[in-house]
Amino acid sequence: MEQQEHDAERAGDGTDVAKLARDVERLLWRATAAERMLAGVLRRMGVDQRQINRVHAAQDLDLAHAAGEANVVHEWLTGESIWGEYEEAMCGRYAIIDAPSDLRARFGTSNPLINFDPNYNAAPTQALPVIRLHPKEGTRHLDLLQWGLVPPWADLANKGLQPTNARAETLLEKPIFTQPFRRGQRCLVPMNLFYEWKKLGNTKQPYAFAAVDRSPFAVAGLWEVKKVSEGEFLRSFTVITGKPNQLVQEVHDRMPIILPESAWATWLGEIPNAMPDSVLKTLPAELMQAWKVDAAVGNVRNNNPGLLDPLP
DNA sequence: CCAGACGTTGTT
DNA sequence: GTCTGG
DNA sequence: CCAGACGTTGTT
DNA sequence: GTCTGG
Repeated sequence: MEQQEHDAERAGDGTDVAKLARDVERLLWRATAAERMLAGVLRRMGVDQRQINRVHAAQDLDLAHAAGEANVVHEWLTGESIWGEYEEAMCGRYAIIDAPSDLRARFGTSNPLINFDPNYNAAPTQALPVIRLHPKEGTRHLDLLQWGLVPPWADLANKGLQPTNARAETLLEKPIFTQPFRRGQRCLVPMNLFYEWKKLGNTKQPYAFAAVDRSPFAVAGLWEVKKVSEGEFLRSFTVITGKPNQLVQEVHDRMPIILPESAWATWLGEIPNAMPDSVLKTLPAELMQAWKVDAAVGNVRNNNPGLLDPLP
């Protein structure tokens, strides 16, 4: 939308433009809240999400669309979008190909080795290796956890929130993250590289981002455990994202928070009185390399070393 | 106080 | 569990 | 993150 | 467009 001047407080017919803009904004949020409320009620009644969408359509309750129209009006009146500026992309796919014994050596874990295959296309919902501090033994453990944070109070039947990412900037403000953060349920997520997709008109071009020496990154994460039944627990994790460095910025507006080795102990909680959130900083671009990869990585069923081959 | 939500990204 | 909105 | 699916009745 | 599954 073109930038416009909005110096005039009143239109020619005496309309209070600022008041009109406030009214539009208030109505927009009420409409959005009403839609969410209705959807929430139906969901709790056990109605399938697709049916909920059909109810919205059948009852002309396409309030999201109405909100979009309202925002157009709001932008015209004030020159600003109610939703503000949006940012692009996150961290939703990576590769972890080091053998379990290599990860144990690199991160100094001491629990019995588990077995897992090299994963060239790690995606949300998969069981993936993370490093945690065992609270009683005080030692580091390497375990497989499910990607997508499932808090203990989650309603599994309703498939609630399972965020794959947490924004570093707002980590301590979000109820779903404050609990694991404060309880020291912080972890390192090893990645040999992560993928980001660059939008090019109608197409997308995936890129790989790795350390200069291709050794695994330690990405900051949080983990949770939920009791599913007697003796059965669901352990899960989420990846923390932050601002991109100059290298990643060419492709996307977010990147995972990669911790230098000097920050591992602080993040894991091995150092008393250290401030874990103080280590959540963007890794400098000089420590990373990037290259184009084949679009085949988009399909999670593709999982082979060829996905890492550089494209010209 | 209770009820209800709790996240990310990407789009209008 | 814990925070926000009413 | 992307790929792939996306119904059927009866209806204010 | 929007949701689910991987």
